[in-house]
Amino acid sequence: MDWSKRKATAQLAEMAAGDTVLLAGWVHRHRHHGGLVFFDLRDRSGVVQVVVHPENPAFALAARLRPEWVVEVRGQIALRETAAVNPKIATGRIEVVPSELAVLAEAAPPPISPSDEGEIDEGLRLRHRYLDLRRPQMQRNLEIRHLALQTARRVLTEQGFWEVETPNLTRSTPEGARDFLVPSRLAKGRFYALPQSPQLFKQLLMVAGIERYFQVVHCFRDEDLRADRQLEFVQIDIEQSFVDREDVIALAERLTVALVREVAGWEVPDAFDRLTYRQAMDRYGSDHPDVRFGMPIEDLKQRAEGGVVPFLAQALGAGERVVALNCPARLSRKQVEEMAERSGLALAWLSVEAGETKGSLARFFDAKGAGAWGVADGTLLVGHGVGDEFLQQMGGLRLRIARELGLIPEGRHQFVWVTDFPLLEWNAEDGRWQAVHHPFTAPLDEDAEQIESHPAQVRSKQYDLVLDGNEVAGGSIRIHQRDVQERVFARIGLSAEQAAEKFQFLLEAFRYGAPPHGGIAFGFDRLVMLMAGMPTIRDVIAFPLLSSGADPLTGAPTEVADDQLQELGISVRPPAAPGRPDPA
RNA sequence: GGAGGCGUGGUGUAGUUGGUUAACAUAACGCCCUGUCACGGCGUAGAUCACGGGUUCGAGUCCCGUCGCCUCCGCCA
Repeated sequence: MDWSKRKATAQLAEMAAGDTVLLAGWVHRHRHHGGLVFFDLRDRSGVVQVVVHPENPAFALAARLRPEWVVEVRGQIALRETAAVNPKIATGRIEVVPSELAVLAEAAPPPISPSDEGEIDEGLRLRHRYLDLRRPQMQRNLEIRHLALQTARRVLTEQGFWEVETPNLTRSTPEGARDFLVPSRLAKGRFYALPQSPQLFKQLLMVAGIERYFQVVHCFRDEDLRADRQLEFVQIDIEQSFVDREDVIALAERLTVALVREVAGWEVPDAFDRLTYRQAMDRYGSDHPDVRFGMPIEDLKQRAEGGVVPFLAQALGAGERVVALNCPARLSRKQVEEMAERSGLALAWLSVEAGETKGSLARFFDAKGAGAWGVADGTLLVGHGVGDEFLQQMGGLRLRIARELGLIPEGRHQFVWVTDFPLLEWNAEDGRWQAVHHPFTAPLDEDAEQIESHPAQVRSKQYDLVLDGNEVAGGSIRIHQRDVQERVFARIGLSAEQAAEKFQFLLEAFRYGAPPHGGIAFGFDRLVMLMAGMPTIRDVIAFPLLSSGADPLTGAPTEVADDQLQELGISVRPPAAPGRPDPA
């Protein structure tokens, strides 16, 4: 069979009546009128209608066709009569009259239909992913992913970056997420780890003088899955030498703008707005704020100081913050109580209806007084508490209200940088300081001297790129001075000996002339998800895992044969029976 | 580890305060149909209502437990 003449159905829209074409694809829908048969032939590019009249030798076979059969059609393009033109499909102006029709493969009735648009159970979709991926929406998603990959490679190559691959079988490192371990057969009892990111290798590449590196790289983190998190995910990983923060940000903007303009067709500015971590927390209660809508967290310190509401003045006196969300809609008591509970907040509230104040604060205010606190047609939701954790609860409330009231504009997309993250955070569970980003992140020059004296005050050269409330990229300028690196290690409780043992290869490399360097990594699946307008990254990954970590298509993860384990020197302890204590 | 939602023919759903033979759409099968494009018409078949236990004269419906899927919190340098 010579397929070289085969046309894609989408090409047919431009062809002239009478042209002979060879097509092949799947029967999408089949319409049998007794004396006349229509079927839609689907390939990757779209669909085209094939019409078979009773005098056509192919008629008997055409009448027998069923959905998802694979067929080959040789035939002529015919213009449809005006009344028969279908403006809803790209090839709706024409149809194909077959001179030859052949069935290349019959198909059993599919458990999920590629021609249906409705919701289907996700487990079933993944069980039959090859059918799910036949759906035009899923094919568009994979095409968007492909275009994004090619655009990223092109833009970075234009900017002088080399794509360098780094190993998947590497060493387990402390800090960060749980590692996936791979047992070594050659060295029984020892394990490789799959990389959580190529962080250390890309820094070594900078020491190696590569200067500009990128990689489309699979990363592995053994944590619980979410709509935007898989055990295995893809980063566009970038690192540059002889740069400071502004250089990396400018490069990331250049790449991001090219991606969303070319692939998604969005209109975005050449450079993005910025917030410091402090501003993001204070205004939005999040380090990845959705800035597509307003309703910022307002500080009520000045108003509450007046003592109009005694318990708020008391809270201030006790060193708490008093803040509010000015919700643009009048909420019922029930709504407020429900939102307060789901946000874990004790909320006071105030609204004005027909000149009467309503809500738990109503007794402290008349309508005029409420107006002075900013209450108009909506509801003022007041909370008080301490620290970023409290602000995050308010931020969660802000998002909940926005979703419920539909305040988030559809079809609008907004990037924002978050900078000046804290370098360190206190881990109460382990009773020690730990790196917010990773231990190689450089402190701001002006804050570095406080690493020992005021660790919580030290800001870092970390920057995160946020799109519509999703963290889509994050990076930092790295420490390239040995003494600073040692001070950070010491602060997070790694002695010189421990640091030497765990990161010896990096520290040793740094002895031989490390250039100043920094980089950024894009969460590629997430970015594609947002560009494709999908609710989960599973929709832009060809073969994702369920949120249980299982793959219903292959059955992974599975048990393995005893001799496989033996060869690796591994014995498996059976999981504890339900309701019984672990025998170990 | 925790919270919530869901689980009914192949698929997607309905099923009232517990009350005959579990309904509808679609897919499947058969017959009819010459301009449909989510084709249409008539008919046939297809469900131990996720699983286990309980309450009750009687459970798809109420209660308890288990499992699975989804979402969120924890977790994710």
